Amino acid sequence: MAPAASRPGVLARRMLGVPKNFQGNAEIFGQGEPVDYLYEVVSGAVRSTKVLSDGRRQIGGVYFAGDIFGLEHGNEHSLGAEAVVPSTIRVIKRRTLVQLTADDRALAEDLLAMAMCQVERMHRHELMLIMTAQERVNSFLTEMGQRISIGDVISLPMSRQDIADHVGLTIETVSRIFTDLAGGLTIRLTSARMIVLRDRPARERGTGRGGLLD
Amino acid sequence: MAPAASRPGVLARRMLGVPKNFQGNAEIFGQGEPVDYLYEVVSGAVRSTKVLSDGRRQIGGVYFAGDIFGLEHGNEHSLGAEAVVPSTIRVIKRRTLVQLTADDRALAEDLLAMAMCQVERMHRHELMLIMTAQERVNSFLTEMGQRISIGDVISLPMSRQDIADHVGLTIETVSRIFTDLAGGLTIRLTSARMIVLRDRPARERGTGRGGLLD
DNA sequence: CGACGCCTTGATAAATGTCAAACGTCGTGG
DNA sequence: CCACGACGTTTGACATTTATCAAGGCGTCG
Repeated sequence: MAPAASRPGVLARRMLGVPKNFQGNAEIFGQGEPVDYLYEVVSGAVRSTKVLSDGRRQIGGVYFAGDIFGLEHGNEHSLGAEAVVPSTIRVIKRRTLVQLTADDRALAEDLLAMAMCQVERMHRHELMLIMTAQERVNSFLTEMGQRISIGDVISLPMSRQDIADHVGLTIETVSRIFTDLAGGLTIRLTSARMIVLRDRPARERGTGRGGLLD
Repeated sequence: MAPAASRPGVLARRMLGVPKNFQGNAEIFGQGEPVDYLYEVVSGAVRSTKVLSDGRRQIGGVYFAGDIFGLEHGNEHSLGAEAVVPSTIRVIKRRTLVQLTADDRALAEDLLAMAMCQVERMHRHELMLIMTAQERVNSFLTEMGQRISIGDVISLPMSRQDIADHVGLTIETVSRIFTDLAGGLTIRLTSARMIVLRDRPARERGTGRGGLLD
């Protein structure tokens, strides 16, 4: 339902920051780098990643048009960020933005709201991570359905590996659950990255967030 | 190393909010209730919980003296909060606090910093949730070691069930890992809730966050 | 002393990860 | 236009981890 393209964010609406282009898989900032800028997706898709010394990778979040990322407390990024596909990103100096909030109270409130939005998204992510494999994949699909579907069709920008690292499973488990869901008529797989959502009620039942207590 | 008691937080330092007492296991606010107040632990311990309709429970975070909780974006609490042990909590109206930020720029910045602190804590929690059972329990102990140990001794306020729900495991698995760690000389269990940290290097190796890429 | 709550331990089942191979698709070059 | 190769995805057999079910121990408080 949500429009996939051109959803201006807090920065774009105010014409803040400068748009920059990145190729697919290009690094936007690396983990451990100083936190000097704030970023907003104009078009494309971005993943935030953390790589452990043994090679395990976590994808903390995926960001689409209008989403803010790079907001952190410390002086160093604990997660890096990479473009998933060719993307345009608005970049603004953190200090500049903070200075602007002195005059612009609405901007200050938007900033706090964004931080809390981030907290909320992370709550959902955390919740997903304690659920079963089926529920995790279902949650992922439901979230993508809300964020980037056109009608009932989701065009996934990311690989199975990206999904696996986001939901905390292996690529094989994710793949198996996709085929299970397709067999059960919950989704239809036009191709590996083209997904048609079919039975929304069934899928939402499968997210483990039943009724009242969601 | 960290002092367990009397670590005044943002509200206490400014004498904001009114202190209120809660018994152990008393509800401070329920999930689904409107977000009208902000809370700060003066003494004791608080857990934020989410209960799913099928009875599964997640403990999103545990809060000790000086910690803020109850900060959310939406109008309803997506997680509830309960005192773990008898606790004193400062309570302040959210609106009041927001109004105060108009005059007090430092307060506004503290508020944003707290939100980002929360984001950081959640990042660590998320990361923990994709690791193995051993690593999760090790991470938990290391975090408690940093936050509430006196010397090398941790006095846990919460039950095994609370720990299990926080790290996304069953109570049995948590218990087994505790005894394994005690057998391996990483910790010593004076009693079920009295833990002496022994081999810090070994434990930190066991958190899965090796070297550079932490 | 007894009962209750919490914690531990054991046996077994279920879920997920690992390793290996086959399959498809897409772009390149013959 | 077709063949080939690279890469991502799917599938299968098997190993490992963790959950489940059940029982027993331990400490505390009446």
